[in-house]
Amino acid sequence: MNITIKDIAREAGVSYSTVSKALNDSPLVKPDTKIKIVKLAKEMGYEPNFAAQRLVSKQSKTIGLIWPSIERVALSTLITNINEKITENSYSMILSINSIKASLEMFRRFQVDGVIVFEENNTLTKSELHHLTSIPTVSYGVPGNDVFPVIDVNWQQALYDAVYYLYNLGHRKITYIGDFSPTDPRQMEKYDGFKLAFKELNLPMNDHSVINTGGLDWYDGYVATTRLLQSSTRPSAIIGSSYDISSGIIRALREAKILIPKEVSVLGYDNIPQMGTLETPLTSVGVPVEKIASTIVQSLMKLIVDKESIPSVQTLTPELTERISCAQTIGK
Amino acid sequence: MNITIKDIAREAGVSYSTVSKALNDSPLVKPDTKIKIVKLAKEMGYEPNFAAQRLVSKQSKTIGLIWPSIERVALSTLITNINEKITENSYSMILSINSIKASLEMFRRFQVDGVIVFEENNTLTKSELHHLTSIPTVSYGVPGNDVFPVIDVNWQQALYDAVYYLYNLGHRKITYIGDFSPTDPRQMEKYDGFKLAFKELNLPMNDHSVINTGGLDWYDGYVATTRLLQSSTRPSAIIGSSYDISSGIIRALREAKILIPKEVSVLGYDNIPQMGTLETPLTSVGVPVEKIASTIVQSLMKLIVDKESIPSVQTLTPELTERISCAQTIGK
DNA sequence: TTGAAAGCGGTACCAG
DNA sequence: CTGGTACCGCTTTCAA
Repeated sequence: MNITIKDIAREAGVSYSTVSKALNDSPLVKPDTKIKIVKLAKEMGYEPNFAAQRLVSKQSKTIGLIWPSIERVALSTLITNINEKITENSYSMILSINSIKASLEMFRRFQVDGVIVFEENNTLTKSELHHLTSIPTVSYGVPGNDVFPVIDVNWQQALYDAVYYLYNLGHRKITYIGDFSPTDPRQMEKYDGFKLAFKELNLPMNDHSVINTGGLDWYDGYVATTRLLQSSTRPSAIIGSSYDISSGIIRALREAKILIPKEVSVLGYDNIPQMGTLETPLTSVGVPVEKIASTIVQSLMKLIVDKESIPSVQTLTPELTERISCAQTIGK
Repeated sequence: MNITIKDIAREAGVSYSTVSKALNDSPLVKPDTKIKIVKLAKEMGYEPNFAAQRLVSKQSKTIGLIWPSIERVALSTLITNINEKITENSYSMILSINSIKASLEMFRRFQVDGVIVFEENNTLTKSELHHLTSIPTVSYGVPGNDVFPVIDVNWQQALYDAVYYLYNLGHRKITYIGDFSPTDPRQMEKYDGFKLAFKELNLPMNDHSVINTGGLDWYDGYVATTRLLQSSTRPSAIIGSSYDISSGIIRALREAKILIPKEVSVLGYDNIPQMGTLETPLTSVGVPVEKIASTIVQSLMKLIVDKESIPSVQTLTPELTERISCAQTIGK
């Protein structure tokens, strides 16, 4: 049997409502008494009963994150970041790897104060919506769902900016290496941004402008680059569509003894700190994870306070972080 | 305001204790009434208040999993499996990616019925132990901690068995490619198993018997293999120390146009279903994840019922699963 | 400042 | 079988 405020009250010779107030740092209790009680509580090893607290206060100070597909690592950096932000807000985060529906049910039971959903192409059914009505939820991912607010990233602009940046450094032969499976709208958006910039800048699109890796792994970038290098024309700059692909690109370039950025500039999409710790610290575009994380968490916090407080879609603007992988070029 | 059993009681014209019984399928209530109440509850959209239930019943029917390092993917398959097993036992699983200590505190608040800890080289402090005394916990990982029961894997035997298996197929030139950072006791154990078998079988250890990749990634296996192939002597069989490294090995072999298993046999450590879906379905040794998962969950379930019911260390025996990557060889 | 008491939403025991 | 009722541990009026 755990020790309760009643035990403390008895020991301290006060009523248990006073103990409750003291422990909650209420101004309604004399400082002396407060100090005495708090001290005593600690001595006695008091631990508040959360269930009881929740029963009356209807708040759990925890938010639930639904992540149905842990096997996709890409998001773990973001999740780690979100966890930190949540902790800073003195909330706790619990994670569920079940289906959205099952997770939602569980979170409801736990009375979490808010939910973050990582969609992963999941379309929600009516019955899932039912639950959502009551509990503040935001989602990260593809917009177009009108159920709850979405935090989105302007992928198109990221690639658009990347091209302009390289162009301004004098690059004209730019190759974009990425995965363009039409199933992933984010990849398509990036591609669109690339094309748009090319068009505006009057750069010619040819066989070497874009390489479809057909995969998102390190190795896919590696192979694509190796093949690219065997062809007659070598680009002066390469853009990698993800962290993994970009590291494959670097690897291939290094093996071919091509200097970065002296001979070829490389720019990567994604804005995670790891970009800076690659063999060659990579100049990159993308919304910094840290920013995505704080936007998600802040939006949710607002939503918890006021249901109508945030817009249904927030699109974050990518930033370009210069490191050492891109340089001016003289050649056209 | 949510609807409660009292609302239902009023509506049904019975006392609310009867409603409680009916909803819990108690035999103490007449079937007719029970049916009526249950139906009514559903109509009214009744959802039990978990906090209230827990306050009195002291059970949450959920178990918490502490996974401080989501960035290491290796474990996600196992975690997915564990989650399934837990669900089968009609419990729920919540995950925390905080430090063991912070996670434990949170789980205590939620009154989870049990905890699973993935250690990751973490040594626990006294203050953490304090919490552990009360709540049933098992851990997966390195033994040698006397705080709570550990589910362990006999890594040594896995490699030992692997060598014998290949030996019996006629292989004499066997290379083990893996990461032998002395910081990871599991890797060292595997290495020991390999050496032991070599010794028993009187196989000569030389420069090509073991290759230290210095990393656990795909690419590390790839590079190591490529280098190995450039040397004069080619092994007749290669053992990869993990799923990722093994796939790197396969990749390198394929690129070098070496046929598996005709020219070189490959055997991988790890026993996850993905082994079978590699470019070349890999024969592998290891404890099947599914088995690790069920052992962990079952042990915890027992522990919840009876604190003293399970041994402090359970070492699981690896199994060898034959697929198509190993073949008989004639050469010595 | 402090204490008494009324719930929060259930469960479980006891009496009828 | 059904209803009454005493808690579970804590927060929060409301009086004193």
